[in-house]
Amino acid sequence: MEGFSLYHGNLPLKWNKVLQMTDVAVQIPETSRRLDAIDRKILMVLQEDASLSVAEIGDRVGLSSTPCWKRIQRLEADGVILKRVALVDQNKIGLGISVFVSVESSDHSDAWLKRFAEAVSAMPEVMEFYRMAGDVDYMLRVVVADMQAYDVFYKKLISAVPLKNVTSRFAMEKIKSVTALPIPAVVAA
Amino acid sequence: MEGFSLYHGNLPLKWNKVLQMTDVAVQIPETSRRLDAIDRKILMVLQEDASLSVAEIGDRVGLSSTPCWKRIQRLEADGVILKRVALVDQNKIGLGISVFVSVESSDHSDAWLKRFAEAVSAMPEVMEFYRMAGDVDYMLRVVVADMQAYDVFYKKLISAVPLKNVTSRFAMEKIKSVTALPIPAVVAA
DNA sequence: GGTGAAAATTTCGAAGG
DNA sequence: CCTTCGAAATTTTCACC
Repeated sequence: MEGFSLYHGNLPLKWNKVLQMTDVAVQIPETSRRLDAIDRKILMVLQEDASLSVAEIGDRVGLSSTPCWKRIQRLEADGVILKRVALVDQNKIGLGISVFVSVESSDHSDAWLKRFAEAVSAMPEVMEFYRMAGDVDYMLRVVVADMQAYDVFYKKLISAVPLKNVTSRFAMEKIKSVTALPIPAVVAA
Repeated sequence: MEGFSLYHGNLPLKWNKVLQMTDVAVQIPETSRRLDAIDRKILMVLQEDASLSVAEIGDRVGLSSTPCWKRIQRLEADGVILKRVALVDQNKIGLGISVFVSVESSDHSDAWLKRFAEAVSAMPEVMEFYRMAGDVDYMLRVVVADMQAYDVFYKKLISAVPLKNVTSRFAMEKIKSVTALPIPAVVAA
């Protein structure tokens, strides 16, 4: 019965291929191969500068263009790379205020959460929105032009669904802000 | 004396040209022209997808390639567009934990702030780091692989400089997370 | 993983409304 | 400031080893 162990617990890296060989007629998402050191390097580079040419990225990670390009394609297909975006200077477009908002809810039902999540997600001022463990139920990072705009946002927030408590903390100075995730340079095998 | 009013209070849009005509031998940074509706559209598009071709962006904002390209060049030169980056899926690279950390400092001197800011900025786990107004002095958003990694970070943090209070709040679910700033579609003249 | 080459884009300059 | 028309340089993309 050892063969069956392939289908339990930790699936082997290429379990999808195994399943495909059985002609199962279900949609099998391509599992992403474990990222090796070069993939991680590519991600580190692209997280800092996505305007580089494939050849330049290849140079930096020690690969020629084609294999580098293929890895990038795979990382995108696997959803490891979500998208490429331009980062804009908040102050240069007049969005001077960042606010961290802590929310405590009065209602913990699924229906309430659904309504709250949809309402808050739809607000463009909300750049991050997490459900939390502990004393605070939700945490938001909000960006607005000025206090008047924040007041508009605040009223929108508290009128969307019933809330027990809302605490707004205003940022005076942005000391660090990055989009690059801390990818460990070396991976223990 | 009306001429002198040009050099006081709200400077006119092209004050740098005015100063240049006086042959002042100082470095005068090119002021960025106020962003018009098309510039804002370009920024909105590029904040969502920086992999589009200039021609495609031009189509979406109602411009042919050349002027669209020139505007993008200018937005980059002016620093409105900071850079282009790839966004990576946090979970796909094993970084499962997001933590919001509130810090109260015991020391409010410049020297302390400098040391603290440098130490925290150097930590790759810290993705955002703000100095706050009010009860909390600093707010951090930290990303780590697991609790053990968070413990390592936490010990690093509290041993870097003396702190009065540190509160860690753990995220259970990321409901929304965007890098696109909320650029108002229409601007009042 | 590498080479090479076709196809597509980028990057500008020029002429004109 | 926009449009269209090039056209060279660069990059992307892919067939093949």
